[in-house]
Amino acid sequence: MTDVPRRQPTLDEVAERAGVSRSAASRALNNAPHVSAEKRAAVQRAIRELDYVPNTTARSLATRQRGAVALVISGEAPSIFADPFFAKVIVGASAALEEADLHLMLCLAASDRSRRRLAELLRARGVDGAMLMAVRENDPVLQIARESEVPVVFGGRPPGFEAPWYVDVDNAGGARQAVEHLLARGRRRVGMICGLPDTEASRARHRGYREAVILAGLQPLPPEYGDFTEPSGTAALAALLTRHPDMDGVFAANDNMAAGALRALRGAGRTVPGDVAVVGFDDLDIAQIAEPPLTTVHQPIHALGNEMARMLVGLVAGAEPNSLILPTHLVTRSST
Amino acid sequence: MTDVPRRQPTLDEVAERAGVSRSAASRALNNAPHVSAEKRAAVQRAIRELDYVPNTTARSLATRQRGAVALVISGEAPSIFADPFFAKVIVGASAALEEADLHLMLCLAASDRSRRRLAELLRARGVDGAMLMAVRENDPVLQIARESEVPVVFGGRPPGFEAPWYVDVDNAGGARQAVEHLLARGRRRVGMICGLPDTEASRARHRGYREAVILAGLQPLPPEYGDFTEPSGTAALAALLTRHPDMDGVFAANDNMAAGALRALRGAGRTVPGDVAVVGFDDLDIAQIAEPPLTTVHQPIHALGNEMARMLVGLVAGAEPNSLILPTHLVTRSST
DNA sequence: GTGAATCTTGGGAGCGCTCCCATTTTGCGG
DNA sequence: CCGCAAAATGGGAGCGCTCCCAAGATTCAC
Repeated sequence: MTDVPRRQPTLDEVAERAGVSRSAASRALNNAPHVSAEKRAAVQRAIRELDYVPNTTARSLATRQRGAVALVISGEAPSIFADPFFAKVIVGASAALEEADLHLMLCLAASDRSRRRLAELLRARGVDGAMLMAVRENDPVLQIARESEVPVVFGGRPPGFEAPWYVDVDNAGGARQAVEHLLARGRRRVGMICGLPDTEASRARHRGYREAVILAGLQPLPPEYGDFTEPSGTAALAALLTRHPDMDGVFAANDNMAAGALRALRGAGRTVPGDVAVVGFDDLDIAQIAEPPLTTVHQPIHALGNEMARMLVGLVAGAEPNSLILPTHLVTRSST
Repeated sequence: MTDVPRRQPTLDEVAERAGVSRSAASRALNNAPHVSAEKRAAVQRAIRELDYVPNTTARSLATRQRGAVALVISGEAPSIFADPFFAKVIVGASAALEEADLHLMLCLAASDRSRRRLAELLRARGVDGAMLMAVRENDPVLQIARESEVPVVFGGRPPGFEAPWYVDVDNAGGARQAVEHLLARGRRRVGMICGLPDTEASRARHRGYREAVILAGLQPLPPEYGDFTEPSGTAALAALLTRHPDMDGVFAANDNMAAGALRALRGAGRTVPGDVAVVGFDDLDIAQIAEPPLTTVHQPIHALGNEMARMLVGLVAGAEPNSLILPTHLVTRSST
């Protein structure tokens, strides 16, 4: 490994061995037209014999295409990225990129330095396009996206910015379903645990909650805020319970916090779903593992990543795709 | 975005505007010696005025350096990659790469097709080096690693292959500590739940278990095997308990399975740690969230990623680093 | 058999940058 | 004021590929 720097064969060498011109070899390589069957075969044999692999860098320089796109995750990576959410997005995106023969550059844009590198990556055409995830209000990466000459697809709409292309999940609709389900189960005092308020997902879920409650002719309770972690859910539920001791239902903006809420309810001696019914959001593993297993809003995370990548692939190829909002649906388990 | 394809300025244009030769401009750009202070300043001004960003592809072609490395995750991505483990490795690696100004290419090598693409990426020098994670015995990516002319660092030693450079975690030592801890707590019939047997981590943890038990003059119990998931831990513990109803301690090869074991014990009416003490491995979030919180072996995952990346950066720069085994340590919580 | 239309073919000019090298300029001790 | 070493300078040859284009080879209808 790494020793013998015996140069890789070049296309000229392939051409020479096959007894054709470099142009013909290139055409055969990319199986373009205007090459006779014999020459094509000769080139293919030479390629095999020399174990030739085209140099992508040279190709990129000539074609002005990089063969790679970036997946950018904004915000404090250590905390945010630990969420299995992103792993699933990546898997979904990878699948679509693989089909288009594009590589995936992963960029964690948390520090100023990493953001500067990202900006250069885009400006220097180090990638053919980018997918942006977890962009928050007034996020500095928005500026980079705005100035990008390379197409950019957003995963989730960033608050306060009209993204030209995005794939989102029906957060409001899912939240509304969740709360309607709670109400249908006869709950009348339903509280909410929100996530970080500078994300659109968080806001949309709160909006869905309010709509459902108001449509039922009830009064929304002021929400408690967490940071999407389990302990913050525990704390939020405790606060909620202090304010509204008669609360009989809770909708949490994600499963982690819902699990935290479950813990707090157990600590407070309330039964679930007997005294208080709980619904989460995400449908991650933790929802099934929790005690009791959580009713939650399933969101198609894999599809989110997949569709973002497809959209970007289309954009790179010059298409004009439409933004997408993917449906969510409720998964009923024993917490309600 | 993507419209106005107004070409980025080139170095020639910068040179012309600054009234110097392209060579001088290049030297100034890379602040190399042999440029007078005035010309250097003139070039810098021209760069600023034209908003010039060097084309990395052209630079790569000339220097034969890509400015990027690959992080390869072998195996069935959907299942494996969902583990927050990899997210932490990535964060750790990213930090080190950012310092070295290298980009991260993420490759999920699950399918034949993705493996072929990976092989080409390395052969075509699409990256300057690679980090390989989750390589199993007889894993097809091993072949790719062997043939790579670009340096490769392994994360964890692949079984049955003498990796020239790797960063690993002291799996055997950690397991041994875990079991010694159980024995020190007075447990005498300690069982083990192993992970997938074709990973070295899994084997090493089992080895550590056996050593500790034998050193204490006791008899190791035949292990049960899971697949690192929570449900498989539940099943494994049930099987273990059937075979050894008097079992008073369990060591699970990871936290997920330990959490599953906890569930099974609860179902069987055994108290933890009263009747059976449980130790996990990983120290992921789930260890703290579990009921009761799990005693577990902490492994420095962030450091693992970080050290892999540092090692690769060194290798790319021509250094001859030494492989590394990072220490693990026991974190005691209420499950023991 | 002939001219037009269509294919093939290879030469050559890039893509934008780095770096070697021959040439010119500068600095400085004697 | 001269000679020589050291620094500065710009020309030019790549890096390995794509693609335009002019020239030559084929085909085919009439």
